[in-house]
Amino acid sequence: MENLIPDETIRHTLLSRLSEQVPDFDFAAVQLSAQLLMSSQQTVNLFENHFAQWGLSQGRFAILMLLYNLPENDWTPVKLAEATHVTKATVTGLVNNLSRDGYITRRQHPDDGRKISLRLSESGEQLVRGMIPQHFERISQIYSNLDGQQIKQICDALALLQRAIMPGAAREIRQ
Amino acid sequence: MENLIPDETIRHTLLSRLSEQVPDFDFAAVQLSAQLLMSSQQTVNLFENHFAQWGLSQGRFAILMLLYNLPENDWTPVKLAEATHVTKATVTGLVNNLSRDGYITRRQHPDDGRKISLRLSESGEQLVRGMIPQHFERISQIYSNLDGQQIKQICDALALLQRAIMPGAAREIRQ
DNA sequence: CAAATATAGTTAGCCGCCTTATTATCTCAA
DNA sequence: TTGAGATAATAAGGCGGCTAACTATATTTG
Repeated sequence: MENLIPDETIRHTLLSRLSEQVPDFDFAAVQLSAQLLMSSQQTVNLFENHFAQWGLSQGRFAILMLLYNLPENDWTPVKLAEATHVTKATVTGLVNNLSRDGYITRRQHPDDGRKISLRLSESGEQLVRGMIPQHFERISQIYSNLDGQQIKQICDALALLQRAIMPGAAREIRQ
Repeated sequence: MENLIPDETIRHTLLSRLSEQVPDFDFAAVQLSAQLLMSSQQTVNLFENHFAQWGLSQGRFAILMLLYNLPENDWTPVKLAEATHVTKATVTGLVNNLSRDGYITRRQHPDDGRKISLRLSESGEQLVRGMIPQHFERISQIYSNLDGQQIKQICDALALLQRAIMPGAAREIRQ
C-alpha cells in the first residue's frame, strides 16, 4: 500500500542533509507535513481496503449511496460529479464500470435529450442493502478505541488545520 | 480535485436517511471518518498541486529527493520501492517517465547483472537544486499560521488517531 | 555441478483520477 | 426562426497506483 514518505531512519538522514542546504529549514513544518501525508494515506487506505471487500472503491461507494439513499434526486452524471467533487469524465468511467457490473442502469432522460438518468438495478439495491449494516458497524468499530472527548480533540485539530491552510489551498488551485 | 464526500447539505440528509435504516447508527464515528477523508484528500491535493508547478508528483518528488540527497545509497528500483512504500512495478513506471523526461539515468549494476543502478542526470540535479529552496519555503509558509503549540496539538491528535486505528489497519490488510 | 529456488526488473492489463477535445441537444436572442 | 452559445455526456489519452505473470540472473543445496 502506497505511502511515499520514507520511514524514520531514511527520513532522518534526509532531513539532516536538507537542513544543511536550506537556510531557515523549518523542521516543525516539514515534520508536520510528513505526518499529515502519512496519516492521510493511512486513512484513505483503510477505507479503500474496507470497500474492496465488496469490490467497491470510495468513488463507486459514493455513487451507490447517493442513488440508493436519495433516489428522489433524479441523478445524472453531472449531478453525481457535483455531489462527489470529481469531474464528469471520472463519473462516466465509474458509471461505465458500475453498469458493466450490473449495479446501475442508464436510461434516456424524458425531459432533456442530453441527459442520462441513472438508477440502481435490482442487484445494485441488493448490494447496498446488504453492505450498509456491516459498513457502518465497521466504521463505528474502527474508531471504537476513541472516547467522545478524544474524537472532539481530533476534530478540533482537523478544523484548526483547515483554517490554517485554507487560504493557502485556495491560492494553490489558482496557480 | 477529487474528494468524494458530499458537502454539508447532501451529507446531512444522507446521514439522516441512514440513521433510520441502521440500528445504533454511530453519528460521531461517521462524521469523524468523513472529516478525516476530506482532510486527507485536501492535504494530498495541496501537495500534488504544489508539486505540479515543477511537473512533479509525490512519487516523482520522493525518488528525486532520495537520489539527490542520499546518492551514496546506490539506488536500485527495489531499494526505491522499499523506501517509498510502493511496488516495484510502480517504481518502474515512475522511473520510465523520469528517465524519458531526462531527469535520471539507468545503468547496469557492476556487481549484479540483475540490478539497475539509478542516478540523477545533470538536468535532474539542476531541477532538484532549483526547487528545494522554494519547496521548503512553501511548506513552511503553508503552516505558517500555526504556532508551535498548535502544531503540537495536531501532531498529538494524529498520534492519537494512529494508536486507535493501528490494530484495525493491520487486521484490514490481512483481510 | 546441476537443479531448484530466490531475487531484480519489466510487461501487461485494470482502476480511478485528470485534461482536452468532440458530439448532441437545448436555450436564447437577434 | 435560426444561428450562436451553453450544457450534457462521452471519448481519447496521460498518470500513478495495483496484481499477476514473465525473463534473466544469482544463490543455495542436494
